[in-house]
Amino acid sequence: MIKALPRRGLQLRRAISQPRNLRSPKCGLATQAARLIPETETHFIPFTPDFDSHSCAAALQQCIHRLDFRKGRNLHCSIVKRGSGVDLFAWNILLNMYVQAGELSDYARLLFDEMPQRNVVSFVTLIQGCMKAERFDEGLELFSRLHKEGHELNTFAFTTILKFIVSMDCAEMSWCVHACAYKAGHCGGAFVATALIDAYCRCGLVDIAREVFDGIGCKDMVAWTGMVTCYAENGCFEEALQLNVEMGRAGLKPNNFSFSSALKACAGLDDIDVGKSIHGYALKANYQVNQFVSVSLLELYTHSGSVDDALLVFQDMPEKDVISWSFMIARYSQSERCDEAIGMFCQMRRALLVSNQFTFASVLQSCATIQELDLGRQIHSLVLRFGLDVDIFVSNALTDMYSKCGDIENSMQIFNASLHKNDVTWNTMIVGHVQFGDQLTAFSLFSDMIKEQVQATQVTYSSVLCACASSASLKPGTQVHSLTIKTVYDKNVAVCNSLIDMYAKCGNIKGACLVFDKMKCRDGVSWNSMIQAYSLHGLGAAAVRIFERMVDSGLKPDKLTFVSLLSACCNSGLIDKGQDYFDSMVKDYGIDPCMEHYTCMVSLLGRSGRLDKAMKLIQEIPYEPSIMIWRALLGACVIHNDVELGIVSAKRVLEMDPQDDSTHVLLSNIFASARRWDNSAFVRRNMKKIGVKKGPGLSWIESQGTVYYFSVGDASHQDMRLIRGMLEVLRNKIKRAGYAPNCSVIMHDVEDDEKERLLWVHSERLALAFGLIATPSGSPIRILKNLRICLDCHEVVKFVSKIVGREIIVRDVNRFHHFENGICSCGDYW
DNA sequence: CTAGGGTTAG
Repeated sequence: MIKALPRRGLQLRRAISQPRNLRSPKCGLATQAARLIPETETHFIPFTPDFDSHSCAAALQQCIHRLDFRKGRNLHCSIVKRGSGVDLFAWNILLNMYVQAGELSDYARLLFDEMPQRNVVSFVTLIQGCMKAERFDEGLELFSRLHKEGHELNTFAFTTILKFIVSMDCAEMSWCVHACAYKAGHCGGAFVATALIDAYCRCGLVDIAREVFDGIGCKDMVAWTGMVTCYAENGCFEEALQLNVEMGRAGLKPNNFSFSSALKACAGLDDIDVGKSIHGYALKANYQVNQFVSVSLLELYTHSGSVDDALLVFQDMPEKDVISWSFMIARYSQSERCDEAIGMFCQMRRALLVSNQFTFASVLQSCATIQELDLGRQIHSLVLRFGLDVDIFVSNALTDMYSKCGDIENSMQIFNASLHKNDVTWNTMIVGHVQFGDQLTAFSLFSDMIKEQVQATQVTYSSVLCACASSASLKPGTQVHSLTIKTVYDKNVAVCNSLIDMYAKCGNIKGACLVFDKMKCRDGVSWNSMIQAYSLHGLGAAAVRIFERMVDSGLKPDKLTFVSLLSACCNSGLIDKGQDYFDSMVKDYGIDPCMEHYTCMVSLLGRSGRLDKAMKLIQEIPYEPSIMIWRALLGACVIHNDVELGIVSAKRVLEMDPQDDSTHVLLSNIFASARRWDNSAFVRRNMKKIGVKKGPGLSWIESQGTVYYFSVGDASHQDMRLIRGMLEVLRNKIKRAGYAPNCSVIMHDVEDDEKERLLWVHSERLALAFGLIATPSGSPIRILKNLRICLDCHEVVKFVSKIVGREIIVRDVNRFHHFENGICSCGDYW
């Protein structure tokens, strides 16, 4: 025994009477241990003759068992006070007591250093402590010291160090431990081997894990389930199920661990039948299914079935914990069954279960989807009360919720306040601004993100490209495209799909085709985007060709494919083809027509002048026709001069949206064209009365990297004199070529001369004139307009395109018009 | 006296 002990005993007594000196480096461990116990409560276990190492060890063991660490420290004090010491056996238990106490890992270390002797148990115990306290370097050093000091490396040492390196996320290091264990001849033992399997599982070395498994002399249940789990966790689902069967053949009965892994494998294979049979087996064997198995079952049923199937399992669960509740809320949110998700959240709270970060993130997702700002705010305050706003998933969900609900200020505030930002944080904020229509902020966030060295992902590029798509200029889009090439994201399917969309919406259909043609693999969205791109540009035949190629490649067209295809047929006047595809969609593909499909068909039939058929189709719609459908019919009525039906459809639109300025204007025009001046005037007076104003017509055009915009009658441009001159030249030239102004588009009650003057200050004409002056001759002119192009401007641009011999591309609110040599791609219908 | 398998959901 050590001589120093009595001195320490004295020191201890002094320390108790003089607590201020406790931090002095001279203080030993026992002193510091005593300090943790309030002075008044300090008492010593009385020294009795039978208080030997054995009873001391037993008493300490009891303290650990009961988690009564205060009593344990008192015992420690008594040992020190008695002075005669205890054996290594008791020291190790004392060490374990400090390790188990967790927060006292410093004391464990001090005790370890002051112990009279140490054996492998002492080392293993302290390594455990280091693992708990995440003192990884110290733990590794202890292991190598254990080795160097010549202690025997037993199975405990190996299993402990293996778990240790797994917990420090360095499972690759199991190579070294494996070699060491092999030398010591421990690899055939189930304990060490299973720990090795687990370590190799974590770093994905499934084959090596299997080799270890095969080398086990006597495989127990834990080894079998360890290997099954290893397969299931690494996506080798078939192997997992196979091994699960072999385990049964070896005479071992499944347990909750093997059930859980086998079910995970079934979910991975989307094999609901095998999954159900395992579920049935567990039920038949009357197995007390635990939380882990239950969650695996929920996973299985949502993976290969529906949330409703999972709900049945959920309702049967005897004890629902926060994880299973959160799971259900998450799946309802993901299936966009938001009301049910929110309902479950309320039920969960009524059941007095405490929500955690998973619960909040999921329910906030639902609030975002259905734009429930009030509920979102309430949940936000709950989050704050729980202190969970620091969780990155929760703060991201809050950012998303506020931005999806249109409260971009609060969204930004959460974003700015979040201490830890990841790629999702930035993407959420970028998407928020794109949806809000603020492309410039979206771009600047994107550049900030790159400055902060956060890796842009496919989501980042897709959403930034979405912002580019609604920009007036092609330039940002091509810049982002080159960035994707640099980062190899141009090989990513989702990014390519966004590139197609961007090029199409920016008027560069050739760019869209190029991206599509270069793609090595395409998904359904790629084909849909390309069909949509052609539709947007009025290239119906090309859209049809792409659709046929899609079908030939074996991909199944979906709802959206047909929306794009039908709109392409409509935009290009392919009336019979459109009708055929609509019928085929229902008959051959079993797709129930949705509102968008009906809208295309009404537009298509209307365009061909079959207004009665269009009206008949509307009456056949099994639900309430949407405002879009009535707008489509109204558009057709205007073109075919059907006054009565036009009035009916305009009134329907205005019932649903009384503030719709363009419909008021169309209605007034219809009356005017039927020479019902009184009605026409009434509509215009009514517009004034209810405060509806025709939105200002704006046109954008880019020249040398700058975007210029023009409003109606705009005279603010610095080159206005040149523009006026150019307009005058154009006017004279096209008049000679046969252009006659169509003054019916001017609603004001003025003379025809004045009407013609008003026509010539339309924003698209100003932009066109400026484009002819400012862009190199022969290059295409791209103009963007916020409203539909007016009938007369459409005529003018047709003439101009022929006279100047240039391609003119106008994107209005609905589609593109490609003017070339006096013809427009829309075939004069839009 | 010390050690091995699932910590799931967003």
